[in-house]
Amino acid sequence: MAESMMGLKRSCRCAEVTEANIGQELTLMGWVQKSRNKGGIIFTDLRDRSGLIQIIFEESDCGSESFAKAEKLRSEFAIAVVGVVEKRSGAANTNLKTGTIEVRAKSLRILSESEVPPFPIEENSKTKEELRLKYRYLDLRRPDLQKNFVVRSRVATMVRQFLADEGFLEIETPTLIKSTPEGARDYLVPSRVHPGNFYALPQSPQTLKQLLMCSGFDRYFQIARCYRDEDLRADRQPEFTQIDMELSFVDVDDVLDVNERMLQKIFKEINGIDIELPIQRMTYREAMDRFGSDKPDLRFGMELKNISEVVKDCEFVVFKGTLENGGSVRGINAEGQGAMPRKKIDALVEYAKGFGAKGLAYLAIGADGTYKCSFGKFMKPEELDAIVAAMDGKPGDLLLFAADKNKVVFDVLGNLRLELARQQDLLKKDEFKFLWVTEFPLFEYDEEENRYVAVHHPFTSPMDEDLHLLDSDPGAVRAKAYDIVLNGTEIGGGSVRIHQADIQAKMFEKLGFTPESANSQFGFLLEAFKYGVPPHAGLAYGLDRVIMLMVGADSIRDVIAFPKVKDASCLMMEAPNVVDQKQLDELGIAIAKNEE
RNA sequence: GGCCCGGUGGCUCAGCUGGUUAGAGCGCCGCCCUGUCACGGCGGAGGUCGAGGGUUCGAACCCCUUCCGGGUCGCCA
Repeated sequence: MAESMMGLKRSCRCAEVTEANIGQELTLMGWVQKSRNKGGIIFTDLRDRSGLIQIIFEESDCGSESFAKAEKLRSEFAIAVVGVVEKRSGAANTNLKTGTIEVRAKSLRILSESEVPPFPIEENSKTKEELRLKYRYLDLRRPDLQKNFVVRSRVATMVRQFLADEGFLEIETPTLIKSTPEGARDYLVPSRVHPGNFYALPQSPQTLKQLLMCSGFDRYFQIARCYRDEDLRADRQPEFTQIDMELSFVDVDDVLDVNERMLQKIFKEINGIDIELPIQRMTYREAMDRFGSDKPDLRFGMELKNISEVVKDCEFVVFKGTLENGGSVRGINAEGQGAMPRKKIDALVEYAKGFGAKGLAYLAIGADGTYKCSFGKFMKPEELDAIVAAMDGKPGDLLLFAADKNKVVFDVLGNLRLELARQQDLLKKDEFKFLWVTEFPLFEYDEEENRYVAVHHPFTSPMDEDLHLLDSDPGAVRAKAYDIVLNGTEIGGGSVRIHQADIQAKMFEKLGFTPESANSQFGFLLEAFKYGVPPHAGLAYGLDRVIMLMVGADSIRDVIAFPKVKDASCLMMEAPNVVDQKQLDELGIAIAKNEE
């Protein structure tokens, strides 16, 4: 039976009560975490988002009616208690913020009873995520998840304040926009008024914020929801949130400067860490060469070494053949792993094959300096010594080598490096290593489509130094694009945009657009560019990922209130679902029958 | 779409080489208990072993199909 809260007003949250309140009569409301009935005395832990406080019921204080109700309290009942704060006469509970005090109840109202919850509402839940997501509103009662959303809210507030102080305007852009088939798949929304026509939900407000620059707002930001109809991952949801910004009359350094100051402020406030400015910068080329990744994790070393020169004259066909075909031979030194059992090394080889390696060569240096080597019989002893020297190998080290096209070698060793770090527990969640990666390639060649595609997007400006290569060697052109990387995760990225019509036209041409197709997709932008475009640049963060790293979560699901599961459905509301035939008819949509 | 891991009372798990009555802890229900806070004591209920099919004298266990969840590769301008 649910009682009214008429006449009651909550004084404060549970864990906001302190010893300063001793002697005061307070009204508290919240959920029963746990009730311990000792017979003539009942202890109830009352919970809200601030924490817990112990309520004590004795019939002599609260009367027989309230005491009878207190005897019936069960977990997750929503209740209201009027009582007096007092110092505990029993032992204090050092695990609680309110552990030295308690509230002696004068009256109790059961505002709402609760069925036994399907899983315990407690910190560090061991319950399957599947079940927690079905009852997400209960899962969200758990303190560890609530903490994440407190952080998320604080960050959003700080971002708004910081950017406002820096002269940015917060401007909203539409979420029913035009579909552009480049890049990720769009979520489509049918138009009732225009049967057969569709809006798309934005993958990002990219073109719109560029138009805002054309309008003269000069510094814009938005905490924007974005949508991509692609497969999910631990750090990818179909809808996610960007901190999106764009600035006019700026170049690369201006964007990086304001952003690293923002990061410094936020991480100081939330995590108490001091980011030293400027944040380290590394070109894409260097990142690939040293770490085999465009988002290197700098919390540990184990850098890649190119030994192509060292092995170029050897007789080992795998190395030799690779070099003759224009590939490279590179390795990493897993220091101190020389005694790794064969089985574990084999597992690493399998892991490497998952990234396209045909195999993985290794050389283990025993404690006594002897070699155990998968390709030893193809090499002269002095050649092995030269390899070990090039890798800085010491007794007890394990050297791992990949020989292939550069793309594969980087992919394999970059991932192997991370896998080894995980195995050796080198990735500390409370260590934060930031890095700007700059000078990304402008294009990459898409083998399937047989054409160049934009690495970032078609509005990214080439570097001035490389403009002359646009025709002769598009693959070598570097872009004024930059990513901000934290602990091996890309948390944001952006670029200086093209503001010159002729370069934009050239860009579309290189991407295989005809003037007509460019016009039909981006005509509104190209048209705008006829009327005085300011040079502009911007950046967008994946807010979910930033928060995930800040709070040490393993998935962005832990920082999104109602996330979706792997097949993009919502287990709680059971979306997506079948809709009425009437709705389909209004939209002029027929569902194709699935064969078989 | 590929590969890997998982699904057993409400929750978390165990269950051997297939063997007859599927267990444990927590939770839940009832009774008792005036200083508990991982409360305690006594008693009790609760299972289509994700689903379907097959092999077998016999299946939680083996095989096939399928559903659900997670990880990852592809994909994610």
